[in-house]
Parts: sequence; C-alpha cells; structure tokens
Amino acid sequence: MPELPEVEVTRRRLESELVGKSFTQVLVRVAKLRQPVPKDLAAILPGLKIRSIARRGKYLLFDCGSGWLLVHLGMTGFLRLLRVVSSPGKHDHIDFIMDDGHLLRFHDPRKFGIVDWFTGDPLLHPLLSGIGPEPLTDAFDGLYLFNIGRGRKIAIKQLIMDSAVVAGVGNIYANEALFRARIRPDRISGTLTLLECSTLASVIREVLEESIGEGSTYRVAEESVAYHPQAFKVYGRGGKPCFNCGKPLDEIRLGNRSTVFCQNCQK
DNA sequence: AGAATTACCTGAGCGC
DNA sequence: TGCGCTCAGGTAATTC
Repeated sequence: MPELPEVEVTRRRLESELVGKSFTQVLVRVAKLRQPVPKDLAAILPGLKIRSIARRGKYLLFDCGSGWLLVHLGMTGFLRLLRVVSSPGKHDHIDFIMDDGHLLRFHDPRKFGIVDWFTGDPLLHPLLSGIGPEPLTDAFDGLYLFNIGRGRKIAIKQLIMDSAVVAGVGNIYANEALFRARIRPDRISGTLTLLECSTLASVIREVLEESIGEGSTYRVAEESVAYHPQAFKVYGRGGKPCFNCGKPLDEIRLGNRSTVFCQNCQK
C-alpha cells in the first residue's frame, strides 16, 4: 500500500535512473485497472523521451514531451525497475522497455492502480484537478486546515484523508499524525482550535518527511517492503500498549477505515 | 453542499 | 485440503 512517502521514494529512484531515457516498447498485458489503460498507449510511447518525473499527491507524472504518463499505484501497485528484460510473473500488467535496456514493470495484484496518458497540463487532468495542497509545501498549514475544517461535522481523521483537503494522506499516516499531535481521530473537525490545527499540519509534514527519509533504503528494483512497520506507533497496533503511556490502544472504525488511537493520550 | 455509502480487486488469515 | 467468510484500503462515483 504505497502512500505518499513510498511514491516519493519511487519517484526519486526512477528520476535518477530514467530521465533522459526513451521508451522503445510498451507491453500492456492487462488493461483492466481502476480505469482502462488507454488502448493506444503502446503506440504512443515508443520514441518518446522521459524529460522529468514529478509527483502530485500519490500520482507519478512522467513528462514525455508531447504528453504525460500518469501512474497511480493504488493499494497494491508498485513499479519495479529491472536492468534486463525478464519474463513476467503474475500481476505484472505492463512492461515499459527503455532504450538503455531497462525494464520498468507495473505490478498490481488488486488492480486499483491507474495508468493514463494526458496531453496538456497534467494538473488539469480530471483526477488531479481537484486535489488539495501538497502537505510538504507551505500551502498546507494550520490556518488553512483550521479554515477548511470550520463548520465541518466530519471526524478530523476523515478530513485529512480527503484528497480535496490535502494530497496524499492515507490511513496509515493519518493515524500516526493524529497520535503524534495528541488529537483523537474522531474529534469533529469544527471543534479543533487553530493551535491544534497548526500542530496537526506540522506533524503530518513530519511523519511524511521522516518516512521518506527512512525509505531511502527502499529498493525499487526488488520486491522489498516499502514500509517500516516497526516505525508505526499506532497503525496495526490495536490492543497493544501505547508507547507513550502503556495503556492498550483503542481500535475503532471511522468511515469504514481501521482507526487506532490512545484514549489516554489523545484528546 | 456535505456526509455517508458503495464499488472496484485479490491475497491472507481464519474457522470449520 | 479446501471451502466460505472477512479484512485490508485509495479514491471516484453514487446516494442520502
């Protein structure tokens, strides 16, 4: 389950290896992802050079000059970079073969990922145009969060997981950030003070940046685990002792998502 | 408009 | 061994 840090680590790795390289062949074995892979992708890409690789939320954006290749890894997707072309395994849906012999392979068991082609400004793509500010930029801060949460009746955890509010915050880091901010995930958004919103915005940035740092060992070329579960303070630890006070962590469901927090430490 | 629910998909884990 | 069930979860679409 790649979240923003995993996508960013993937972006950095691919950027260092693939910028300046051109596609020679694209093999689409399975086109039925979250939305259909464009039928003409295999005809469009060969000959095009990757100019740069950007990220918006959890979307990877490959600048191919005449258009943009958009990739979202969904829940279970990942991009593997192989030095030589090898035979595909199960769930290896798309192969991008580069002119230096590299093979970029899109693998996604649950097919929640997206691969799309878009000409023009990628930020105007229908899936990107409504996304909120990047959490690692100054556009996302306490005042912004305070204003957008004002009058809203949803739980704060659901608010920060709304991609229209802030980009790229998924279930794992929402749980972690709220624990670090000492704010209960089920607090009604409108009841948060400006100070609490400032704390929350800061710790969201912290947990994401720390994870990007730890992800430096993440190897795109291999099927290594992108996460560092030992680093999670609450996610996946329902019933286990809180690292802060020792009392058992509570596990509830918010918006049908597993939510873990400490009743004692989070207010 | 905002909130809640549903749909998409497969592997893992579990009880029987 | 294997069947059926539940869970995991990003996000768009749909419904209330």
